[in-house]
Amino acid sequence: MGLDNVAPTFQRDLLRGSLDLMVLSTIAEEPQYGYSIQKRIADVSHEQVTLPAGTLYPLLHRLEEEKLIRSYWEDSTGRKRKWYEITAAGKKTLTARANHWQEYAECVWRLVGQFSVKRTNPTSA
Amino acid sequence: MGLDNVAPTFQRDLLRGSLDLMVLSTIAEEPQYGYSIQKRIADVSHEQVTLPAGTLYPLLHRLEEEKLIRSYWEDSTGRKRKWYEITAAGKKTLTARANHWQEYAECVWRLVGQFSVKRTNPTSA
DNA sequence: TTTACATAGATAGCTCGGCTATATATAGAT
DNA sequence: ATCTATATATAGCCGAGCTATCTATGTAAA
Repeated sequence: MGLDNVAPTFQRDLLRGSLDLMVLSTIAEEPQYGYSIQKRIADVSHEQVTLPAGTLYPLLHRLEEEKLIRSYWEDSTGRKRKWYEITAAGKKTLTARANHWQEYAECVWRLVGQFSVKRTNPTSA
Repeated sequence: MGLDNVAPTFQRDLLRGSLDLMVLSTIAEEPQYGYSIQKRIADVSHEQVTLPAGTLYPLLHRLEEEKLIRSYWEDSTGRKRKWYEITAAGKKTLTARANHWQEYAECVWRLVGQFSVKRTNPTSA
């Protein structure tokens, strides 16, 4: 498939403030390695968010440095992969940031929603 | 009240990709001057988004340079104010970007929503 | 078998927007 | 007079996502 160097459909600015959240929640579901995160997010977003490797790997290193995730190398499956799992601090941060993001999204929606074609709020059940 | 130099509650990164949209939609409702936009957004967000002047004014200049808004000085009301109104191109961009933002927010919600305390989607009616 | 592609990870350096800090000016209240 | 809120502006900092580039291997088609 080759997701490398594919420019994302969505502006890079949209990712700021929410990309770390998406990556963190993906890892929280179950341990992941970089490439699997890349594919999972592309899948969930219907190929709208296709992370370049130059975005993803530095981000993972940052999250690890912040102790929100931890890593271990695994090569028993043939391929050498660097697996990431979420830490206790990561789970705590994830919940806080998820609520934070939702509050912010609601605020944006209050102003912007009336100019959207489909008037359904993306963060209501 | 004095909103200047008040650090915003929400991370600055969240604003990237959506702040221009909020400002544009505020001006689209009715013509505004800088300070009134600052207060309107603070109001709608319940003081969660308090834009520093150093953020707002350069942004307005950018939007004007992109021909999405236009300005005129008005001082008949005593105070000298620079009013902004949205252009035809601005309306078009606003609609497109509003839909774009909603799609993105729904994508984030799909991943992150399960970790939010209140499970209501912020972009559903 | 060698060519191609998907898989898998890494980093130097650029870009650009929100922020801090600072500056200017005036109306109205104390 | 002094203070506060109103009103606008810009130089320069900072940091995250991106481009470009590099390395390496499993698998399958040519």
